[in-house]
Amino acid sequence: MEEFDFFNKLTTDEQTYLIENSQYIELEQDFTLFYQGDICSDILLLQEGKVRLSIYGDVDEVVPLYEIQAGEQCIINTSSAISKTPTIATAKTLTPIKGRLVPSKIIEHLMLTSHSYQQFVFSFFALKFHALTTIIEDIKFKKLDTRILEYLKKQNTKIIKITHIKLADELGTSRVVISRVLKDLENKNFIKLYNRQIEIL
Amino acid sequence: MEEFDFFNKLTTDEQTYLIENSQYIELEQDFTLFYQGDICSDILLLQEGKVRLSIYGDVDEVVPLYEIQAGEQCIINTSSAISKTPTIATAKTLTPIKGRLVPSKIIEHLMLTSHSYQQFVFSFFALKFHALTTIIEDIKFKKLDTRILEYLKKQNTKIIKITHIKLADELGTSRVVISRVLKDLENKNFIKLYNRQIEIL
DNA sequence: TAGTATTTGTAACATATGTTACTGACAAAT
DNA sequence: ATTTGTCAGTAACATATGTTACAAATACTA
Repeated sequence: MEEFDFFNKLTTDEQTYLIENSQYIELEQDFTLFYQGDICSDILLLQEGKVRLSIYGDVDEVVPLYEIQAGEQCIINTSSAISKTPTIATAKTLTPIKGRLVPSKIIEHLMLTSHSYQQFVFSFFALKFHALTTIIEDIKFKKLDTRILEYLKKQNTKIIKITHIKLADELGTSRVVISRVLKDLENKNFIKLYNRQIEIL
Repeated sequence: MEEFDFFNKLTTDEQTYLIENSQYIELEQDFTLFYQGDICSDILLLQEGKVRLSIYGDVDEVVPLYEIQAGEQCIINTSSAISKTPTIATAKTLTPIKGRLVPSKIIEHLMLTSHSYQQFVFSFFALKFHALTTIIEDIKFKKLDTRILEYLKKQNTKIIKITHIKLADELGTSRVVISRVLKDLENKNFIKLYNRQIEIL
């Protein structure tokens, strides 16, 4: 549990309390931790792997919200578990994961006793809150081309290895649309397309 | 300050600490408390009136995020002030308001010492977090007609007194579009339109 | 190497939303 | 009652995104 900043700041008593009252789990890729609408009884402290939170629409429309990494805790999960309200998104493992499942009661207790833990949770709330408003801005104001370019530039390599389908997945749209916009960007000399690869110019 | 749940739960010392280290203010309608991008140094505890948070795009596009009422504290404001990051939205008074401006240092101190205050802030985070994801769902999945109907039904009267311009404002779109969709809804017998009034059937 | 699966390109079309421009209806004020 | 300003209706058009369907190119595998 050393991947969690707050954990190292807990007293030894609190540490053992947390460990003894939680359960170690490993899950395969593409496992759904909870569906939107569920009321979570446990909170996952992620020790290894990645989990993605997404909102699903009626059909097969998806809005990817954000991902959580090792050393993080999902606040949608937390907020649902603590306030006993339905989750607003679905959590799915992007990779195999390892972590600890902590019952909400234990978390609540920790929130009341540990300042470092409070800080930890609070900082995540602020962070993900920011992520959400960014998504709103993206969806409402930005067009797909700039969103694609931004996504590509965020990868910090000139050549990004990704298929159009995956890109569509990441940005919550369809493959055909991505292909079209990518072709457009290539014609405008922003990028160059290869099979399974995109080069930024 | 009795409109704030947490305030009543503070010790007398904490109460006077908060009062003495904050400043009472009154502001007129349509006053901008902060623009997106600002880093807030103070946090507003709203005692009277309404404030709306919105994201502004390049031109004059707007996404209204949510409103805060008396007895509430804006968490975009809070999160910016505490983590020294730029705000992601603009706050504007919808009505004349009264409240207290608290320097972020005082708030930070309060967060560390008062459980009730922590609870208060957390609950708002969870609440507004939910509001944001609802907005994402709305924008991405729902069409204007259902969004309009939902807005109207939320008013809890059969006859809603509102102009098309105001409705457009509330939903972050343009008047012409609203008029068109409203007419559509009227033809489908969901509503009946009058001048400055809409009746739900 | 041949065959299969995956990936990409593209055309044709549907649709929701947004813009501009104009007209007529209504309300408020003088 | 006339004027003035606000509000609502509507047409014509632009545009971004999404869908279906199919063909071509590339990668993988037996």
